[in-house]
Amino acid sequence: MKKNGHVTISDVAKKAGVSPSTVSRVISNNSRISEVTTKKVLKCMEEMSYYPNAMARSLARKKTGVVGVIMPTTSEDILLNPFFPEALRGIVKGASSTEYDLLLSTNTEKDEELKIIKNFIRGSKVDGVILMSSKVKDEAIKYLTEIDFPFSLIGSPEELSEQINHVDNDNFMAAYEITCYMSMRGKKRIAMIAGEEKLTVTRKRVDGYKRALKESNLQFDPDLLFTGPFDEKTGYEYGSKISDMTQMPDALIVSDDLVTFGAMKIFENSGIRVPEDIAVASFNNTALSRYSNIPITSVDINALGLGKEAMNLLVEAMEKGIRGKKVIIPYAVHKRQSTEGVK
Amino acid sequence: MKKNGHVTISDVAKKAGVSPSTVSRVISNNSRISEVTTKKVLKCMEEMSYYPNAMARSLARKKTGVVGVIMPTTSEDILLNPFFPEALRGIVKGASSTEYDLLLSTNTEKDEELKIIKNFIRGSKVDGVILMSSKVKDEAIKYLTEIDFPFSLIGSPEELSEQINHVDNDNFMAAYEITCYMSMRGKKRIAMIAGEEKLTVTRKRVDGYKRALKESNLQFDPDLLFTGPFDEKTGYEYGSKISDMTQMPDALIVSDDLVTFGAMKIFENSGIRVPEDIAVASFNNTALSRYSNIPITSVDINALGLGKEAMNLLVEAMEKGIRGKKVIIPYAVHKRQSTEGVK
DNA sequence: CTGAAAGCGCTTACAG
DNA sequence: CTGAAAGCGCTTACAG
Repeated sequence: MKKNGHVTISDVAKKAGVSPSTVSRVISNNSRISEVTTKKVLKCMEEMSYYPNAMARSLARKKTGVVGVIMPTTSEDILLNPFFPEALRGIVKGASSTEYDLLLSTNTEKDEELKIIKNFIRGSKVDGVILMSSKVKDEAIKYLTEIDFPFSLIGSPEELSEQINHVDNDNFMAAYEITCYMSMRGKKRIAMIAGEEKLTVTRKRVDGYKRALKESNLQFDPDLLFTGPFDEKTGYEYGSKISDMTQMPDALIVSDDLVTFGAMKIFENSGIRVPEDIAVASFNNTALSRYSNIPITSVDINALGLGKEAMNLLVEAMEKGIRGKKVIIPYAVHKRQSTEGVK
Repeated sequence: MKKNGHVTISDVAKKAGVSPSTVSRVISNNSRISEVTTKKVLKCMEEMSYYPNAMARSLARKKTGVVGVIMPTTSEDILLNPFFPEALRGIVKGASSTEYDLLLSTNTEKDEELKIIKNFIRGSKVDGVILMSSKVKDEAIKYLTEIDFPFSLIGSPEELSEQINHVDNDNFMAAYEITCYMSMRGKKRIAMIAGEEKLTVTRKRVDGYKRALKESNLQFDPDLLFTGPFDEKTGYEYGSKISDMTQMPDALIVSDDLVTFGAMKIFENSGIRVPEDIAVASFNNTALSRYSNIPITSVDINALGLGKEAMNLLVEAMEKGIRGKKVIIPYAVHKRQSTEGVK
């Protein structure tokens, strides 16, 4: 035990009367050490309450045992959306059954995601990375793929998907299904407020929506498609726009509960009835959708499952070199009052 | 550039025609290195796109540059409560203006918090720790205080508070204020659903509640005080209990919005009107409280501010050795329909 | 202002 | 089955 408090491997070795190499081998029990020696060393470790130094081990092994979790660029603010905490919860859950620790990205708005990722990787801070969202033309995805660094993605990559471990819902089908549902209930002018255009999930849902319209023999009307960030303001803005239309849509599909709320508040204030005047369906199935004044039909995307699987996929990437594996997490439509209106 | 990809400090040194020591000094620019040498080295680093290895640096410096964030024991599940994501967001925000990275605890239910903390500390993985909640008889707090390891706490410690950096709301006053408000509106039988008994925040709020009752000349009735975890079920359970009382309370103060919702749902089903039959006030001011069928009076505790300040306090603990500093984050009462009933 | 050397606490071929 | 030695990539007294 040197002057500083920490017990080191050679302190243990000395006490046990063996070499540090032997102690090291006992710790990682990956080599043929005699049982008697093992016991002796273990006993000494116990007695001296020895604990291996993670930094030293990382340095020697060239493995950190740490996974970097990259939250979206607007990082902190995005935690407002319940999707991210829930997905993070899934990642934590996934990680808890492994030996990996989780290093969180702390990017402010100014810093780009990519800078953080490079810092994590080039500073040898992590063995792998989880990207919690995928953008169109995603620089981070491109970089990680190029240097072939182990990572996994929540969402679907726009390209190179055969090289990228990713987990996603079938967002095309979800939007398709919900649009068909509206159409089957006799809706003729079905509007959509999708997410930000730069997110791949937005693309998929818009595609599913369009396909369903087509198959329902409904004309796609660009004036009925809106895009914007997942916050209340988006809902207010487009809610107002919709309220003011001379010929209002009779159905609305919204990509997020919070946005939906914003829109429905506007409707309420304008005397527009849900679902009678306009049927509304949403995504994410948060507490908000259940507890709303008028409970909202919402698609549960199982963010927890997405996060958990993202961690699994990353482990497979790091430890088995697996690339390009795709996992689909089932969604579930929860039908509620907001779509139970006139046929 | 050795066989493996990484450029090291001696690669740079060689190229620049100086010693590794010099390069090291340039990196941490804390020593008197001539300007010309500095420039030369910097140029080489740039050209070789050198990046210092965090593990090696940590090992040599005996500082990791990492902060451990300890989420409550039931870790993942607790993320359901919007308080934790919001506080985490604050921590992230606080950390983003520092050089520190954030290591997340990944304790499953079986592992105890303390085990994780010991792992972080004894494995030399972190320089400091943030505890996101404080329990009565908190083992983690005791341990950290005993070994005098830098940490900060969200909430208030039960004891030793003069040695512990912590940030909290004035929960006594918040509960006191809201109880007085009920009393001033003529309520005579004011009930409370507090959090889990083991949380210090529960104690404080109960104390404030009792004090307000006393000052209002209202008798404290143990049958009107309930405790339990912050989830819907708690709300259902006690909501039912309250509904079934022969002499129902005319006011209810609940420690969390989600719990409040549960209770109000029961009231609705039982034909009990809020606020006419029972006035309801809550804590946390989440989207739920604003969007509720009957908008709910709720105390905003500024979880973001709590998290941010916790990070600041930790930095002061780590870098300046400050202990026992306490910061109070103001709360704000948002009055809404759920308390605007009969006088 | 700069370098040689020792050290941070592990791991891992290599040799026996 | 076990040890001596070199090495992981930095930092930092010490000496000049």
